[in-house]
Amino acid sequence: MREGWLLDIYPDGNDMVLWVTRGGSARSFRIHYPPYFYVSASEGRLDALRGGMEEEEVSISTGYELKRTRIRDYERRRVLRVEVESGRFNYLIPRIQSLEERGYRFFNVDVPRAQGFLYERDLFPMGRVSFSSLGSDIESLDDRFSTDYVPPPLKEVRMDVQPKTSINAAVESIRFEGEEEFELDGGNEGERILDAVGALDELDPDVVYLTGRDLSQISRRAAARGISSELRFGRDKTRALSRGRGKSYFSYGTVYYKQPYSPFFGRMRIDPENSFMYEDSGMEGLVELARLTKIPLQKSSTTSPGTGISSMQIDQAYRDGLLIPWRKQEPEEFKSALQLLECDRGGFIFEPGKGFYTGIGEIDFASMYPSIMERHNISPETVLCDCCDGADAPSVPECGYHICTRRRGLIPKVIAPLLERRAYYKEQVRRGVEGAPGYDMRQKAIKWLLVTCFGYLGYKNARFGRVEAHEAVTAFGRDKLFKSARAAEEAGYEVLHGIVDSLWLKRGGATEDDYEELCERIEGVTGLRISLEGIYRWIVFLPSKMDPQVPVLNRYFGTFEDGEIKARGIELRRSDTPGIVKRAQLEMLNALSEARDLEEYVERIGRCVSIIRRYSRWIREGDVDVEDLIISRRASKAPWEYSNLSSIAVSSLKLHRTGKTVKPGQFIGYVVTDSSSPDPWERVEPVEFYEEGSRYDADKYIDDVIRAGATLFEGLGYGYEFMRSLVTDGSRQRTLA
DNA sequence: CATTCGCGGGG
DNA sequence: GTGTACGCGAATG
Repeated sequence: MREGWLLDIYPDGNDMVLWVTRGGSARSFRIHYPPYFYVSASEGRLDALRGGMEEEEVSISTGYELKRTRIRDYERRRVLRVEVESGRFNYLIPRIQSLEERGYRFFNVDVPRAQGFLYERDLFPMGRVSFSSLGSDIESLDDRFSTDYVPPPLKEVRMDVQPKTSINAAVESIRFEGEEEFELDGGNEGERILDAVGALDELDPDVVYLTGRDLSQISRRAAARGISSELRFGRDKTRALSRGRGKSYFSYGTVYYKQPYSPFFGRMRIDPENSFMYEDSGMEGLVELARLTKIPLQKSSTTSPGTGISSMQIDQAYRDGLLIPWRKQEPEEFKSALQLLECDRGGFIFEPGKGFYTGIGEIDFASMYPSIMERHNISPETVLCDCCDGADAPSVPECGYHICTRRRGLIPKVIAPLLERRAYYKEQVRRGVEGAPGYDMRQKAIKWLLVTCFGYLGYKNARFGRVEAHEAVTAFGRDKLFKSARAAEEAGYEVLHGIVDSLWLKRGGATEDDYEELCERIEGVTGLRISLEGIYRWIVFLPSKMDPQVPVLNRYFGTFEDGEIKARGIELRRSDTPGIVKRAQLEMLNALSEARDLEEYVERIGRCVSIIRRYSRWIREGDVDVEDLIISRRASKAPWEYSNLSSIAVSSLKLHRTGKTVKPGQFIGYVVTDSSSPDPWERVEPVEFYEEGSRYDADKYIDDVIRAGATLFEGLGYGYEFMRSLVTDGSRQRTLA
């Protein structure tokens, strides 16, 4: 075997271990690649450092290279590359950190080693490679930016552990599903676990689907049986399962929980329930992501898209001979994307009055912010560059910053192929071309890379962030939205509202063709792609609490001409709304979708009342699935840190009491058992303990359904109380019952 | 009533 | 990459 797909790569001592698969059969080889970093300092001090390192034998080798050390500086300078014995790397970190105070600057210290290897060797995970029999030279047979690549034929297996009562419960059976299905339930617990290791060896899959929860259970039980070191689920028999703890971290005002990363060395373990990318865009999306970002698939399946775009930027820096500073140099004020979004709200004012409209068209810019960065060459080093003169370089609207005309920025270099690629995939899907289902998953994966790249420009600790670049993007955005609105008005449209990358317009009798024509005009004016999202039969913008006369943009719903429903911010979009409530609200929206005007809309309140009554009956009579009653929320604190005995606090405390650890950021599902009980402990039950057929608070769920119905008539003079009175109207209810 | 808590949004 | 939007609705005490 001399060819295959690069499946997995990880450091081991001073080597990198590479696994190449042909689908169910893989082989590995090692390439010498010790950890290294770069140092810059004045000439004399660099020589002194080199001498010192060699004398103390902390380095394997040192050598001078010419590299760029600052993104805004294009001159290559002499820097020292230091290769270190892997065992001494961690010991060295605090020592070199102290040297920073004495004028030394360190680079590429915290670049993940596997990725660094791939950047340098021009290889990428999931790419086709050839190698010599000894494995000493490996070569890419693939183009990272090709769109018609052959994805690796991966052999897959699903593993499932029973029982799931507790993460500490003894493993009674492990089920395998792949080419064949079988269950390991004989022998004692330790034997069952070791049989699972043996079964993987025999099946030899490339991909193992196994949830983090099940893996933790196996890991804990193996520890209890003293066989942790025998948990070698990977192809690499020298590496046992690592036992990490999950981590909670804070981001954008929310606590997130990150599962411990426990890779299967030489295979890929995918957690189908805790991989955002897998859930959103499947294995096709993950393969696309790993190829583009160079983060080994197993790892990128657990990380955020932001890590992916960051990796692509570092890869570009390697290409440009630019070193990666250890820590970001210039800390600056951080403004979140959403904060800016808030500022933009003042851009256009809604006409006051009722929130019900008919004949409204919505047009949206495609990937607006990334397109602006690409088109206007916005990057940390191009905005207010040192090489161009402010007078003749193009300038940013409002703030007047000039942008470099001599050099293409690092960020646009990364974004351009992504935009082009996504547009190509979307076009293929639209035309129904063969391979299109996979193309749709691929374009979705790219979408997330594009969405995050703007946020990173304004994030003060991002490696390639700069607040002025961030400002430039939003300034261009406002300018383009404003110009679009003007173009729309010139074409006879009334601009109802505009926000960031969307405009809601009205012109009596305007057809799809009219809107397409307008979009073309706007593309001409702004240079960006814009398209018709759809023409609404009707749309309702819910009133703001601050000023009930003014509708708000983050809570609205409506029906397009083709009957498709679009809703934002209402119950059915919330992840903590129980399924039964979501279904009822969606059914009501469908009933309303046929309405042609306000009168017809209001008339249909009767149908909504019937729907609510039907759901009430189901709920009251116990004709519902437990699944549909579960409320799922993210715990922001440890169980004992809550100040109120709220539903989430009680649920996490109940779990905690029985030894199920609940980390901040983890999702907790619970059923409301008796919301009005004076004893908070009686009010809710976590799903883990909730038994089929036990009681739930029917009144509470019915109330939620009524509320969800009332939302659809909010601002039209019918509130919750009114809806409730219609539903509970005695005589009619008796007729129904 | 004040306070606490979790969610949204990009396709 | 540990970044602490901000407005809202619902629940607690």
